[in-house]
Amino acid sequence: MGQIPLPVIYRLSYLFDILEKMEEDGIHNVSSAELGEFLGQSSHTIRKDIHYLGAAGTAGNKYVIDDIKRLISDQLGYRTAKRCCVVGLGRLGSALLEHPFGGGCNRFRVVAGFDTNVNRLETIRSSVELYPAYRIPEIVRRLEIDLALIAVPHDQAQEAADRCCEGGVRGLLNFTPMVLVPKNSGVCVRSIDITGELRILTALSYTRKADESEPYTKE
Amino acid sequence: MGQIPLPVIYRLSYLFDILEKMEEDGIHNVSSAELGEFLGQSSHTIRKDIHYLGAAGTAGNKYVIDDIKRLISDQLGYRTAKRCCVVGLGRLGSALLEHPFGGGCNRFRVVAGFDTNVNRLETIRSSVELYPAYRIPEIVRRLEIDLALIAVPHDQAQEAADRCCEGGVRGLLNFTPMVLVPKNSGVCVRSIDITGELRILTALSYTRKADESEPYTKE
DNA sequence: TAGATTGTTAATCGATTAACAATC
DNA sequence: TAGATTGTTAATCGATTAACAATC
Repeated sequence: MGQIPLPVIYRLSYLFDILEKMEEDGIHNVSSAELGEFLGQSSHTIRKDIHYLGAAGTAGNKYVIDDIKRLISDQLGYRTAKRCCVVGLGRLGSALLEHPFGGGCNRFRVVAGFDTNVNRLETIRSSVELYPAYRIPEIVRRLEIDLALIAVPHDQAQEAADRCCEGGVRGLLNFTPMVLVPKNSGVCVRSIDITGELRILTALSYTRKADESEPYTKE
Repeated sequence: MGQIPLPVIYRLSYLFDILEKMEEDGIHNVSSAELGEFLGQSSHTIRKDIHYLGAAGTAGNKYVIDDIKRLISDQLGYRTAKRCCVVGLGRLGSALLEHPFGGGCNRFRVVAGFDTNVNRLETIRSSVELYPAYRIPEIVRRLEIDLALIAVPHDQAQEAADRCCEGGVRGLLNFTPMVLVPKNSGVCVRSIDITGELRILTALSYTRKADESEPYTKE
């Protein structure tokens, strides 16, 4: 089959979310045309995307939601819940600590928070266990943490990332405007650059008509 | 010249950030090759991107940073500082209220915060002026707010967006997992879906080698 | 069977990369 | 002048869209 292209990965991961919501609403079957509407994509694209997962539907019949969900979770690694930590507990970090990732499904659980400032650790009220930053490698390893959310001041971002890599995380979600370079290869990085988004938004509203503003790829 | 393609807009808006930092460091000239390194892009791409702005450099000489910056700010709308508001003052919203957008440059200023819960407005300590949500259209219009950051619970997201549109914002930065449809056309939307990013990160670390994890488009 | 809808190949489109001429 | 580097056209690559055969 070969490797799944990046834009397809993006759409499939979003599709998974949509299918999950549909199943909660008691819907069991869905056509490529219907899914296309949700993603703002043509039915062709949806069929092709799903086709990358291997034959998933039967001609003439709508897709069985449960089948597609299983295929996606098998191939994109969504079978098991992922364990996360938040590094840097300023305003943004503390907010992330309690953030309801993915609603009730609990697919992403925050199991630890880290900060260099020990006073801060004592001040914050949270159900999540908190630790001083120097213990990152040890705790990440012990708790088998998969993903780290980096919310430290930007000049500490790379170091925080390095510590997480030492502990063996699989991915970094970077909230600073820095470009993070993973210490050991095999670690993926995604960045959420809020100021960058404001910049893009400004440029779009300045150069574009509204309906083109958010093509599905994000980023 | 025609319209600037979306991927080019993304890169140019990021380039602007890089150029700004370089100028702060006292650098005045830079080559397409050097810029390419920063963006993880080839020098060809950079030259082509800059070329969309109209002739900007002179053959044989490196680009003059100040010239490129001016061209970008003129054509992407970065000349004037943008006024922002935060709608929804839960943990994430309160954090955004004080967020240092773009460091010292002050290109994005948060000038108002809104929440439906009046008790909450009284509890939050902030230098930003806070208002009850029903006043959104009035205040947005009065303070000439350009951009709104939507950080309300997801079932209130569309309504919050509608109120902001009524007031005349030009863009919405959506922090909820909902797809927001702008009430009046001409309003652009960008979404930051944190759970979605965790999902993508999981998929990438499951299917990809590290260095492919973050192509520049974000998207 | 007829209608609906997927699977899958082919055509189109657009962006990236390469190449090199222009010129400071 | 020679070296460096941009401007700009051409070639490549990949993703999206279209089309339709397959089949339930």
